[in-house]
Amino acid sequence: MEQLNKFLNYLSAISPISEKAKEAIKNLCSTLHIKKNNNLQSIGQTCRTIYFVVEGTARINYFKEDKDVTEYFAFENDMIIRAESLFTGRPSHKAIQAISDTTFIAIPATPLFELFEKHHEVERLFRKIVERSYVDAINRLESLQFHTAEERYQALIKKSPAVVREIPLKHIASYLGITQVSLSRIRAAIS
Amino acid sequence: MEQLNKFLNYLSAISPISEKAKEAIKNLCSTLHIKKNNNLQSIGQTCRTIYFVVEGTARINYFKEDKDVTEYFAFENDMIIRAESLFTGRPSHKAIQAISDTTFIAIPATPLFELFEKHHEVERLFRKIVERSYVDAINRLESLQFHTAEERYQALIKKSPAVVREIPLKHIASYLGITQVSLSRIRAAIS
DNA sequence: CAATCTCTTTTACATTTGTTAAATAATCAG
DNA sequence: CTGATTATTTAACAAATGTAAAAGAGATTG
Repeated sequence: MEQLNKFLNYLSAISPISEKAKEAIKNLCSTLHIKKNNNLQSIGQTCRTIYFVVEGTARINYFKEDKDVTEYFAFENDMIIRAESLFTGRPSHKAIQAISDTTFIAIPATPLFELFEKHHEVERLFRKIVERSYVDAINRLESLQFHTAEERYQALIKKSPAVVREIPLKHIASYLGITQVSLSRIRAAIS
Repeated sequence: MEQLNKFLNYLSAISPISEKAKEAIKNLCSTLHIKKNNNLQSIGQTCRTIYFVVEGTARINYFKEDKDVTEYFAFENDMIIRAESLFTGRPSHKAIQAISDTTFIAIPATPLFELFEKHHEVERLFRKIVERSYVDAINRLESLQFHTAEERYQALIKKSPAVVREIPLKHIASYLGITQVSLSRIRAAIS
């Protein structure tokens, strides 16, 4: 329960929520442990759950012509959702996978969205979280659109050194939109 | 006023809003006409306004080492905001520019966000709009991350044929993350 | 309608990144 | 500890994209 309280404090720092609302959210939360390299959610499922990483590291990935592509990394406190499924109701062609042994908090979407009716401030909190995710996505778009692979790698090291320390390079390469061979070359050129 | 009503109907189709809320939003709306190639918002300003295109075409652009990069196209009913500024309060290094003579509806953010207090359903509407934008951004990320330039161009033609008909190729090229020369080559190869 | 812009394509060459395969290096399970 | 697996780097060559410059098309204006 310690973890859950810490998580709720983290949320209310984004946008304040009443004690009642906190309790209501708490009642929806469950905790999940997923072992390294196992899937929390599989390709083909429709996403109806909102996850947060409590401890560990996770990613969203999909397959493009047999190649495993990482779309997103999540660390402590990061939300991890397959938005293109959750917000459209369509099945997702992406998976959520634990990179290391990882603990997630899961909040089922339907009762959470129902909470929005009773607790306006929960909807606000969630809106702000989506706004943040949107800003992150836009910043990544900018980096993929017109930065070179080397610039993107340097930016990633700067923004999240943990990524480079803890995550296999093959995942980092596809996250950057390049092959692992290319990333190796870049790393060799830098140092 | 005809345009304004049409716009509000469009909004309430996304998420229903009461007549009262509609009136309140209406009172915040103003209409702006921007001539082709002129800026609605300039680089360096902090974005405190939410715009929608009523008629015409617009884009968000920025400069990367003197090169004009298009980040986003907006057509009729599309929202156009510089989210990385509006949602963070930081100045934007991006501009909003009319591609053709364009009519915008402008809603100042501060009073709109205040409306959220009184009219829960307006916050919900806005949340859903942000969710849609987020999904769009994720889909574009996927396309930039691991599709070839040709695939991206074909997808764009399929998704918005209007883009290719109405927008200068130099803008389309940078939107796709390639040079105009490259886009010309791809077009030549296809036909 | 001629002159001037602007937009688009083409060419030639440079650079980056991809592909495939092999060689190391690091990690893991028995 | 050791063989097996997984991760990372390197090499050689192919393909895609960038750069710079010029030519051709189309639009605009006096």
